[in-house]
Amino acid sequence: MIKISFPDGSSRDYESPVSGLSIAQSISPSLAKKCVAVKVDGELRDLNRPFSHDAAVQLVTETDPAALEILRHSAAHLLAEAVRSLYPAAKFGVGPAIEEGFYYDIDLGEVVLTEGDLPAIEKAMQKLAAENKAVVRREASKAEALAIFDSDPYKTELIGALPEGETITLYSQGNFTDLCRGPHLPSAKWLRYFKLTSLAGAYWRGDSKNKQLTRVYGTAFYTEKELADYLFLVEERKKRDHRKLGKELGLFMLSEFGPGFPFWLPKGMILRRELESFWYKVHLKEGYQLIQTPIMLNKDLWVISGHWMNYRENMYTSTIDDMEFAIKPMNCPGGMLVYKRDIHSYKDFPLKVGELGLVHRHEASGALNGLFRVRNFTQDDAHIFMTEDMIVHEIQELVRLYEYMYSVFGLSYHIELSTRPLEKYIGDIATWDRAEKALADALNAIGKPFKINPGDGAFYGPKLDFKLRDSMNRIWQCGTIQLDMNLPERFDLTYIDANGEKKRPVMLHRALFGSIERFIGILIEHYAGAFPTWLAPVQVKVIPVNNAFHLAYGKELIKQFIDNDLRVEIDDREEKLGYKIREAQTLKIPFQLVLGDKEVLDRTVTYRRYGEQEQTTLPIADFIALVKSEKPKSN
RNA sequence: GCCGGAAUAGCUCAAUGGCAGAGCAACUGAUUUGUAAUCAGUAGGUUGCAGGUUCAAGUCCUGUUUUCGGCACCA
Repeated sequence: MIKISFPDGSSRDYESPVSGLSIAQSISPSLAKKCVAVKVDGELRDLNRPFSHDAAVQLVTETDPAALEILRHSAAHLLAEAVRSLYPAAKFGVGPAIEEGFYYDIDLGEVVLTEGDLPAIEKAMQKLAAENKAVVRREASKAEALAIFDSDPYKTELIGALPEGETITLYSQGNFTDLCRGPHLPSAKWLRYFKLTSLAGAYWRGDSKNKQLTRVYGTAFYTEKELADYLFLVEERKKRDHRKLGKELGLFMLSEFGPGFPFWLPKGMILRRELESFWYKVHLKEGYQLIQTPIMLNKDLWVISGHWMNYRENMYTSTIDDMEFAIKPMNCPGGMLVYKRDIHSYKDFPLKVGELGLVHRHEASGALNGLFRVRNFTQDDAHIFMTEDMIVHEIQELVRLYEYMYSVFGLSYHIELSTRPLEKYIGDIATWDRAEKALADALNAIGKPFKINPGDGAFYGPKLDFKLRDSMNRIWQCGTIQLDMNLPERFDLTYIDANGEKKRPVMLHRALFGSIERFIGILIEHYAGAFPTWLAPVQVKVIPVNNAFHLAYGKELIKQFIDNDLRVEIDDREEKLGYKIREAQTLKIPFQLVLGDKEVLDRTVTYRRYGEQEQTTLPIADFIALVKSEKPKSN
């Protein structure tokens, strides 16, 4: 007899051996039907895998988050089985579950798969799933596994990398067998609501030196409704795409004459300038000084900074009077020269110097993506010079500032600590270790959780990355705080300490939005183009009911609005009211004012907010005050 | 950069290898309108670019540029 305990604290005795399934059946047959896996002492296992020891058991049903991953993982196997049936020569790489579904990487040899082939594969999957073959787990030694997969070079490579003596598990459904850690669904009967979504190339083992395989993406759910909801969400995301909205709302454009170099249109320029003004205001209040450094500087400077050695392939260069120059990919070296202009005292610290600096980076052509990934962008940069013992406090101050700024936009984020790169880095390892520790200490001291991202630091120092999640559910790096003990050394920065001696300062590089361009792209999608009043390019649209009787009043109003710094447009076209209202709505203007006899007579305005039906009538001055009041809370 | 799609009017999209079209926007006129599209007319194009095949190319082929979905890289 063995003792099985359950999450609710109860326990029961069983005849050994048991399995998740037999336990579930002993409780209730209907429960057994809903179970897809089992957690034994916290370890996720196949439902029908027997065991014979006392254990804490948790049955995993369809609604458990772990169950979705299992479903998708099994869907990936089903995909592979279907592909093998249609393309017998296919060689398989890996096929994991991912956040929104699953994929399988496949080498199809000479065969080129297109999106048009997906329905046929999907159909084959459905047919195989309907056969409801049992999924069988078995264990094998390394030698056995190598023999089984001897015609699958990718699988043998994976098996070869496993440590000697490790038990290798295989899962079979029908005559299709895959190398897999598991667990899996007990059978394919659960696989009903899935869809193959897209196709892409992907490097074997994620390394661009390796061959590229064909990756088939799909998603799967337990219910038809969840699948439909997901597909609906994907459509909704497309509607929010900042490239589409940017075009429709006249915010920015891209030209094939300058791939990756965005053009700002008048409406986008207003949005951008509002955002920058806000940034300047907040930073002045936080005690920052502001500078601007040149776009282009002599190569010798980049040699000193280390960029020439470590960042050369991303830099644009040119020759001026027979001397080589580079367009800045970062603002820091220029900032260093500004620091060196003066002698600094410890009393000046922390010295916070900000710059909205336009940088250019030669990004890979395939990486370009609207405003999210461009070749020139404005970093909302700052360099903070200080003594080493000020680091922890300054980082805490920054985290507080970032938290405030993101909260203004209602954006959520998480922090990652990126450590020293394995190859390209400057300075000695002890200095790096100290810097990494300082960053971690600062976050720990204020209880901010963070994840470690090994080897992802900048070449000159470790960094904290602030990752924002956009409406497309993609994660974007925005804010960053980088601790640099190397550049001050390379530029021989000094300050005078309390004893009158020259000392070396440390420096933080930091950007809050990261890139103004990317941040605006995120905002466009976040707000779906319906910006808060303070950012909206046009805040108020004035619509006279009948130009003959109401236009004069409208013109009088917009003069008053403009005098009060409201951004306003008047629609004086000879169109029906409904037509003009529709347009104001599609342009997502926060306030639309309809002027008719009533308003002219009472000298009032009647407004309707974007997205609402309610109409409100106010005296002119009250309306102006209302619009002006819609500003971000202050820091 | 790599793999696979796509590129036609300002926008969204049609067009068996056989006369390049529609809707919206623009412009003109009529209509004078109270909360999401009034009616009629006009104009708009070297089908991304460069070659090729063909009696004939938006359509087929080659190259190239841009762009989309990923991969790799990254703010």
